[in-house]
Amino acid sequence: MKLIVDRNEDVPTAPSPYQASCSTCRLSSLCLPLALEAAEIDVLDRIVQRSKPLQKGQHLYRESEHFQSVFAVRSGTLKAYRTTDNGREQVTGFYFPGEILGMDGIGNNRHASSARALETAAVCEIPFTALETLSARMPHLQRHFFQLMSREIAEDQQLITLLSKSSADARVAALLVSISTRNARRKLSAIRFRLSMSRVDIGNYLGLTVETVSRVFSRMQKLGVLCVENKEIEILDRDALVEMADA
Amino acid sequence: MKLIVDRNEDVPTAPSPYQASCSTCRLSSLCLPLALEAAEIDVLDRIVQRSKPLQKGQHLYRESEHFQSVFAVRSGTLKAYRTTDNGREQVTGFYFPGEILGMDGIGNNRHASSARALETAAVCEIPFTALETLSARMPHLQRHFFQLMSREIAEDQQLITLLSKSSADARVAALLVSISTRNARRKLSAIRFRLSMSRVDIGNYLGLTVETVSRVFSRMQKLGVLCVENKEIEILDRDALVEMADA
DNA sequence: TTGCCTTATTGACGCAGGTCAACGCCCGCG
DNA sequence: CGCGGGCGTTGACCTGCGTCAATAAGGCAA
Repeated sequence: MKLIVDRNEDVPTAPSPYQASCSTCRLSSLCLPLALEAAEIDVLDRIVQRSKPLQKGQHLYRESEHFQSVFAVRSGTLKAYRTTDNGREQVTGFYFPGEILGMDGIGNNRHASSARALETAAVCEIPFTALETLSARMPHLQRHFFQLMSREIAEDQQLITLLSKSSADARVAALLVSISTRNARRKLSAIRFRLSMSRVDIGNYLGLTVETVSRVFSRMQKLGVLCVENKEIEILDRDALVEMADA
Repeated sequence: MKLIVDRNEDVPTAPSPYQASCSTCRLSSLCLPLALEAAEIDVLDRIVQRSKPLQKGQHLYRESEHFQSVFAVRSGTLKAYRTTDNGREQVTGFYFPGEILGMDGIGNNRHASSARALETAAVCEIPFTALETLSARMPHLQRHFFQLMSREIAEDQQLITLLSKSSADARVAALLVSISTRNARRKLSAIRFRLSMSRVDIGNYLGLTVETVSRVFSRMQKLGVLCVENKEIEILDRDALVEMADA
C-alpha cells in the first residue's frame, strides 16, 4: 500500500512508544547478543530509541550526513545505497527485520551510504556513543558488535565475489537464496515471499539492467525453478536455485 | 625472487624480536589510534606478537581456519582471497604496510578468507581476545577498532560499486589510484611504484581476465596516462587516471 | 470507473570483454 | 651461458548482457 509522497524527510515522531522493550521483541534473538543477560538487556533497552516509523521512500539517513546511530530494522525493508562520483546510484544492501544497518558510518563519523525505506518500516535507533560506553562495560555486547561488523564485511565480500565472477542467472539466484534464507531465520516462509524491492533495485544491487533481471526471472519460470507473479515469488526447486547460484 | 616452495605452512619462528615495539614503529600512525597515549601504546605493545615473517606464497591464515588474531602488515604485500563453492578464487583485497587484515574472521570465529604473501612480508599478530579485553579498558582503542572495521566495510562497498557498474578501464584506473593514494599515506611515491601482484591477481580482484587487464595497461600507455614496464608503473597523468576511474 | 504514470516484460541489435591461440620476454636454474 | 617455464602481450573471434524501443500491466488519483 503506497501511502506517501517521496522525499518526505521529516519523520513523524509520535510520542507514544512503538514497542515496549527489547526484552519483549520477537526479533531480539536476531539483533541482540544471545548471550546477553536479562539485566544487560535492560540497560541496552534504555539507550534504544524506537520513535522512527518510516514511510515508503523516506530516508533513514543520507550519505555524508553526520553519523550518530546505527539502526535495527523492526519491520519493513530498507535499502542502502551510495551515489558514485559520476552521479549513478549503487545499492549496497537490503535490510530486513532483525538486521542492523548504518555501521559503515562509524569509520569517519559520516554515513558512507544512504538508507531509505522500500515500504513502511520501523527501526530502533541505537546511539553509537552510548553503545560504545555500554560495550566497554559489557564484554558480551562489545563482542557482539565486533561480530556484527565482521559479518557485514564477510557478506560484502560475498557480494564482491558474486559481482566479480558470476553470470546474470547466478546473481539473481544468489539473491533469491539469500532472501529465502533470511526469511527462514525470521520464521517466515523460505519458499514463498513478496519482493519488497523493485526490479530496478535488484538490477542495481546485482550489477545488471532491469531487462536482464526480468529475462532471468522469465527464464527461471520457464525452467520450472520459480513461479513469478509480479513481486510474489515462489521457489519451486530450491536445489536447482542453489545450484544456479554458484555456476 | 622466488625462494620457497608453496604450501610451506610452518612459519620459521626465530627467537629474536623482529621489531622493538609499536612506539618506535614508523607505521604506528597508520595502524594505531592516533589518540592513544604513550602508556596505552605500551600496553598494546605487550600483546602484539612480531614473530611472523612470511615468504612469498606462504599463507598467513586460511579460510575456515579457527580465528584467533588480526594482523597488521609491517612490510611486503598480502592478498586476501576466498574460494567459491565451485572452486574458483576471488581476491578480496590487497594489504600494504600499515593496514590491518583478518577482521572478517571475527564474525564466527573462523577466517572468512585466506591470506597469502605476494612477496616476502612481515606482520604483527594481534590476538583478538586480548584486544577485546584491552578495548574494554581503553575507549580509544575500542573506538579505533570499530572505525577500522567500519572503514573496511566502506571500502568493500566501494569495490562493490566498481564491480557492479564500471568498465574495465575504470576498474584498473581505480585500483591504480587506490594504490597510489595508499603509497602516499606511507610516504612513498604516489606516481612511481612496483606492482607486487601479478596481472592474474589484478584481474581476479577486479573481475576481469588477464588479457583485458593487459589490454587496458597497453591502452593507457598509448594514451600517455601511464608508463608500464613490466611490474613498474609510472603514473604520467594522475588527473586523467582519476577521471577514468569513475567513468 | 477512467486515465495517467510508473514498473515490468519482450524483442532486435550492437559491443565490451571473455575465450582461444600464438608468441615474446623475463627470470631462475642447471 | 643457454634453457625452460611461467607470466605478460597481442590478435581474431564469439557471446552475454547492455541498449533501444515498443508494449503490457499495475496502482493511485480524481
